[in-house]
Amino acid sequence: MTYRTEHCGDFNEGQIGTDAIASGWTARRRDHGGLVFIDLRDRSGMVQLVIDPEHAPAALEVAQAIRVESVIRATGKVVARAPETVNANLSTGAIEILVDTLEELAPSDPLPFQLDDEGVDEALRIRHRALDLRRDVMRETQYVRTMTTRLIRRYLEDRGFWELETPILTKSTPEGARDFVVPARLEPGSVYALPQSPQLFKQLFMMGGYERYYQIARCFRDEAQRADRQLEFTQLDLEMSFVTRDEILELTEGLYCALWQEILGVELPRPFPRITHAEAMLRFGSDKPDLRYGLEIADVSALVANSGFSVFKGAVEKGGAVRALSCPGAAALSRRELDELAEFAKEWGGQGLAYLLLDPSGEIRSPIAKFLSEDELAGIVAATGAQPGDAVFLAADSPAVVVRVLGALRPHLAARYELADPKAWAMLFVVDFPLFGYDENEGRWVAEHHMFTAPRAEDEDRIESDPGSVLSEAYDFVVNGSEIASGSLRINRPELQERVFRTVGFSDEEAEDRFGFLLRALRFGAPPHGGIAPGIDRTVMLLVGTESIRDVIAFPKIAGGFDPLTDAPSPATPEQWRDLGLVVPPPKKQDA
RNA sequence: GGGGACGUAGUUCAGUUGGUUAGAACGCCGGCCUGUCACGCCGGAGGCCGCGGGUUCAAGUCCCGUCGUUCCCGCCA
Repeated sequence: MTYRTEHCGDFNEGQIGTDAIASGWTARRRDHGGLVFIDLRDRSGMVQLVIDPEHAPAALEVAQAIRVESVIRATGKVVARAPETVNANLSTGAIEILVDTLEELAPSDPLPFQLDDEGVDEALRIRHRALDLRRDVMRETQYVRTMTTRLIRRYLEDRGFWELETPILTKSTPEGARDFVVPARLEPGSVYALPQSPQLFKQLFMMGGYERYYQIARCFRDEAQRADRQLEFTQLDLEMSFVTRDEILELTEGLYCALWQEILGVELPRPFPRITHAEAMLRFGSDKPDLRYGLEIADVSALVANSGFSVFKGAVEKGGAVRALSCPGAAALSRRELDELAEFAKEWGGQGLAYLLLDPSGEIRSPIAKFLSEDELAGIVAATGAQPGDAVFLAADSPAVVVRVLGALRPHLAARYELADPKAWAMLFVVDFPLFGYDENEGRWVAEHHMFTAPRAEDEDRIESDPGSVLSEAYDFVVNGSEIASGSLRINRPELQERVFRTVGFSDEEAEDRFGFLLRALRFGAPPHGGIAPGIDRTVMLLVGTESIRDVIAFPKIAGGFDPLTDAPSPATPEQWRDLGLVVPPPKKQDA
């Protein structure tokens, strides 16, 4: 007995006249009373079975009783289709299998949803994920995923990287995301944490002298989920010793060119642009700008510093900024739409949004035009590159608020006017991030990237005196406005690491308690090293063109971290609570 | 934690200014059908309109609450 002489999608004209055995799922059945057609599907594709009552009466009875998605096995012969019955939409459409025997290996119940239905409730799809995974789009996505990791491994192995493992049960660390915590049975009251990333372990590999490490690593962060964020996700984590920033960026660039070339057949132009964080914030209002469209922000503060419009003049006098961007075609916006944009600006912390509408004739319509001189108007138009038919939007406030408002407005307008070419790829590296940011809530400095990121050598002496001015060796890889990877050169001297710990408010005791294992290792000679960690899920999202991370994860969680497939998380038993030395908390809420 | 949208048959949806017995398509069940490929034709079953409360002579429809899903803000070194 054998289940198949060929996979469904691999039957071909060269096999006409040969015996065939095929197994798979009943994708569709077309019953003509006498004659029955079955589309038989497996991972490779589909082939049509024909059950002819005169040829195989027993098989006909089986065929007529089979429900869709049942698993069956057919024996027969590969035969050519009559020319008028060839199906050009099917790779196997020139042939079919004339069935001798048909056997139902495992029947299917009626389905909870149809596999070809669009927009089926996601919780239902995930609850029946084994069914959902049979859909072509899901299978293709998971195949892109396997191609991605396969190519990553080949690319990095070819360049001397070792694939090394790091612990899943590890130490809870301060800063960063909320840890997932695992109670330690053998040490009641103590916990392990699941890694937010293998960051420190990969650094220890470098200190161990292993030069080049990578891992397709699962990472865990107990934070709110988003369309592109999942409680557990997968990173390509890599680290290199005796390496410069540009060598890491070039490696990343080469990897993504190889991925796009091999999976999409797209040749990405090299090198990928590199802009500084400061420039990105100024020109695009974002540290992950989408460069598929313009809408570039222009600073017109100097132009309007003495204007008759008090809002502009006042903002500049108070040390603020007036910045503007022009949007193609937006001069036709209605009053209501303009009001909505002003409302949008307020939601992002602005006072409102000033605008100039450039009529097709070139004439400027604007409530604030009467406060501005001809020169000022012309200067704004020139600075933003606005053309007749465009609208110029202006925000005046503190620089931080202006960046925030226009940074939000830019993608908002791009979406509204469909300015991003859906087939375009805009890769870039953002470099020179600040080392520290000031946390207003906590009233202290915090690491912008993480605490192990090296400051630029030329800024090192200002760590204590002016932390906000210190730039770091951190960088991001951004594609189409989405942060795909983040990395940095790391600190490799213990005294520098201690200075950074102190700056973010750690006493020496706390630092030793939390990161003693790192400091201990640093004291025995750490090589200069650095790395980067591209998100595998987000990379696959780009490759298959989806907006939802749940589409690229085989078994994802939905809102609230709930898994409709397994119903996890589920209550622990009293025995489990007792073993862990924990008190049973009251239930959070009753079911509706 | 906050805001927006959504919740009607197994699935995807419609349901008028509140007004007879809540509809369609697909699926399911039964029947017919020998060249279909989203096969076709005939018939049938299937509804706590998410849940609770309120307004009203009358609620799928209006109001409040709640639960769930989703997108966003906060958060995500």
